[in-house]
Amino acid sequence: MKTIRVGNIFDQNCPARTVLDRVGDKWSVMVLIVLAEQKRLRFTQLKDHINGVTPKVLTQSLRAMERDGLINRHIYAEVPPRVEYDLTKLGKSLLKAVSTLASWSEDNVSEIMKARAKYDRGSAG
Amino acid sequence: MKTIRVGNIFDQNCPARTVLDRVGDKWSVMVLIVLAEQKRLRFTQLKDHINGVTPKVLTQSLRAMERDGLINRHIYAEVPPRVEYDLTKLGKSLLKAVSTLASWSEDNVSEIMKARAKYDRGSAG
DNA sequence: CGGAATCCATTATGATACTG
DNA sequence: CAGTATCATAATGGATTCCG
Repeated sequence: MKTIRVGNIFDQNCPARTVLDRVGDKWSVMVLIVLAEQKRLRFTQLKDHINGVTPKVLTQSLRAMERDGLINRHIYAEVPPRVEYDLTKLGKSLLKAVSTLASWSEDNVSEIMKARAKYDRGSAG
Repeated sequence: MKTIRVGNIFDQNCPARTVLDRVGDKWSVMVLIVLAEQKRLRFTQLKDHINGVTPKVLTQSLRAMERDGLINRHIYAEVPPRVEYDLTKLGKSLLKAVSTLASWSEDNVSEIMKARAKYDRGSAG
């Protein structure tokens, strides 16, 4: 536990795994971003902002994120029903951490692409 | 493009997606960590360090990582054959970025768990 | 030894339709 | 409107076996 602070990722209930899994989920990250930009959205608005997501899958991500305390779900007992989502402090904090990684990506994507081209040249072409 | 630097993650060939997908892969992150600690390992050593991975899946991760320029694959034309892996500069750099996220996880996991307990109490119990 | 090939189980993802 | 239920399919994950 001295070199890098990554710890026991091999353990099933490792903290890092929890987060890495969520970050690896395409839709969750999109929800994070959209909510950061739009502050507060209803289910359908969210769905419209996130191109191509189906209600089922969106619901799954939303539920998981709510469970982890990343977003709030505000229910209004009206008819037709209204439900709004927004980020919690924790959610905003996570987005910041993720955007660090996104920055790394942008800084290094050209090198990655270069490596891929080289690899593919060697294997196939 | 002003608030947070995340960009066009909705685009299929978005840089961030590339990296996020890789980071979301359990085994790749483990390979990153193990190689950071052990510097250079043979295929079987790697497999032994990473508990529970099968050769097929390990090979897949290794190939993908090699293709992205994250690891080097050194082949020795001996018999029995010997192949060794180590991190490239890019791979080390990525691990650093990932460990930032891991730190975030450790800092916030208790809050996440608290949120989960609360959520589960409300839903089921 | 380092994988490639094969096969199977499980899960993830999605389209579609329906309901409180 | 905000989901849930159902069904179909695809993509992984993994066990196992075999080969250069």
